[in-house]
Amino acid sequence: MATIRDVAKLADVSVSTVSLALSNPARVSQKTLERIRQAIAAVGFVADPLAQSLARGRSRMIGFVVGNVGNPFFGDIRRELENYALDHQHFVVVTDSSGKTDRERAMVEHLIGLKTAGLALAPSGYDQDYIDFIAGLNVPIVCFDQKVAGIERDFVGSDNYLAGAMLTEHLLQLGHRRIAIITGPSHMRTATERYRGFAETMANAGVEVNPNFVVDGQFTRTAGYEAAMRLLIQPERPSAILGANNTVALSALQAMQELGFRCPEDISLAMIDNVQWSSVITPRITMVVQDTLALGGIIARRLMHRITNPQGAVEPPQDFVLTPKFVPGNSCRRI
Amino acid sequence: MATIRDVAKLADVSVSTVSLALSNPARVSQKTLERIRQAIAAVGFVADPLAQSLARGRSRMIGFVVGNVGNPFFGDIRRELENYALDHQHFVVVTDSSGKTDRERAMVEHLIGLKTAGLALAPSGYDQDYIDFIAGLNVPIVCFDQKVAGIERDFVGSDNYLAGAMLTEHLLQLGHRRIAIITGPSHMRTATERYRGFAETMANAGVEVNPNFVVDGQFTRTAGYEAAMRLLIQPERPSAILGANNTVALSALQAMQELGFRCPEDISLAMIDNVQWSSVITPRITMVVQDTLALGGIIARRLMHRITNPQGAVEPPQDFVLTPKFVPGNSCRRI
DNA sequence: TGATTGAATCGAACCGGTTCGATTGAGCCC
DNA sequence: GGGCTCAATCGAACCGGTTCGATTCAATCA
Repeated sequence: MATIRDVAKLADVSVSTVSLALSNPARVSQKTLERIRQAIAAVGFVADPLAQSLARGRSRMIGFVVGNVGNPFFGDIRRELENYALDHQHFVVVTDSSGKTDRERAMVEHLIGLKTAGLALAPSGYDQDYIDFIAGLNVPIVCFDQKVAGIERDFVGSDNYLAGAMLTEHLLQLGHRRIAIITGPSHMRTATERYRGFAETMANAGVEVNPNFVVDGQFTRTAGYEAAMRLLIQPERPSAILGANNTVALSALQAMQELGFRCPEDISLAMIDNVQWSSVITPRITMVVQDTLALGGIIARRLMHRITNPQGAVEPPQDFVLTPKFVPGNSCRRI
Repeated sequence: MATIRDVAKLADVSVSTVSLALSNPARVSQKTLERIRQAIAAVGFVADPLAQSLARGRSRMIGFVVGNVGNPFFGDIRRELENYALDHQHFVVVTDSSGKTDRERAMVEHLIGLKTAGLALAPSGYDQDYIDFIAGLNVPIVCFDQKVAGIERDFVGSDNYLAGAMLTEHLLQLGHRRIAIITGPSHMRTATERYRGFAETMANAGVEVNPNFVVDGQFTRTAGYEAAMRLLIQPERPSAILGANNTVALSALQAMQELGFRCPEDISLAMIDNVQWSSVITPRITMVVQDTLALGGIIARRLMHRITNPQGAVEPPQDFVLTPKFVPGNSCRRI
């Protein structure tokens, strides 16, 4: 590997001049610049990013930290961020915490150690320790998906209250009254907001919610399946189930299929968030989806803005909340 | 941030002794070691990974390079690799090339610049230039998924010939003769092997393949959909369709649904590779799946072996080919 | 003509570690 | 007591860049 000193020797200038020519060509004379250019080409010089980062105290990498890269929601956002970052000479490295807070924290620490220019973070933690940790980081950070109380950073996400309310209203319009909901973990803002959208819409319509119809699916497959089973074995079954995310909703569909319930003839189903291949799942589930491309675009621009603009770093944090979209399927019948 | 010099000063030893104490405690006296330990705790010293990598010429990071992290196949493998790597004090960074060879190459170059300890690579390129590039890298690399002719590296994958043959044999057993296949790109070994498994099994059974029944789905959604449509509008339709990967198979299912064909009553369907939520797709597709956990485990162990064992680096490359598993569904009927 | 200015370039310190040959000194042998 | 060995520690060079104050020198001005 050729180093900057090889270039300097060949071009017969000092090392610092080569460095200057690379970072600020205008400050070097035409003649010298040309000699340096030729020397660089001759020895095949490429600056070592590690050495650059060490000296500068900052790299051109952006850390993307999520709980599950396999989730198409995060995948779309990653793609948007990456495209934008590449256009601005930045490079995205992805880390996956598998939803574990301690692992996420270790990964963020590692990324900070790598002197990443900025972080796009879908936080999974929520305790004070974690919040203090994030607050203490001196790097541009844009949080997304989960709004965590106490983290004073830019946030990009969807209106989860509205998402819950939209589907609930839809089911009410179709004549449903015995509507059940499979919720997510109560420490997650997305889960509580979606539930609040459901509960308040029901209350506003004057429909009482059967306490047995609110079950916790933890946003996971196993808990969602179990929660659905609990709903389905009740003597007075719900006429419609609202899954607070894609995982619990599809777990419910699976449970229904296994017990021989037809959807939507026997029980209607609606869910929040899309899933890959939803178009070939029978029935096509009625859902409310987030605009992942728009979310990704905002995250990307906001983060790059903070990274590249000197004064961008000190701007006060801002929330960007997008309206989700209703996508009708044929999983909800009129009764 | 406290540096190693702060520690040295406080412990009243030289910087090199601190470094030695960290990397090889046995070579430092108990007394000194204790003083250094206390000093480290007192100033809150954490070694800067960047500086370490620069000085050592090698980091503790492992690069994971694939064309689509969102693909659950890659996701499972990533998880296995990550768990294993974390147990061995290594850290996985993921990059996604979106299937673009030039981008993949840029990412590999970047990872090399970061002095990654090793690479787990699902190659997407196949031209000579790319092969030479990979061959020229002086880092432990384990390739997986795609076996690329000319790349002399460890390879971990499944027996794709067998995968194609198994499903073809299954369809033949059920009485099908008019079997169509939606293939993948001809430059991909997985695609050609799967097709070969199909073609040879048909030939061995003495069943002639209608040339119109072999269509190219490029392993993508749009091309797969188009290919399926081409099959479905023929006057003499196939009685069964074999999708050479999950994407083209599900695209075919979608096309069938849209044209009003029932599966399996009108047309049977089988596919290679699983997909998330396959259990709630109606009908449950008969498929041959790869053992992603086993693949991931082998990749992880092989890579770490090469990284950590001094002589591991020079061992000749080896192929690990696993047998895929047949998973019956109800998408293929007897005729 | 001597002082001033500014563009071009340089040298040295620095980022924060690692590595290895050199040095010190205690313990052992003859 | 002199020579030898070996464990413990040190100093300096090094990894490959960046940065900034200092220097050089030609052009400009009073």
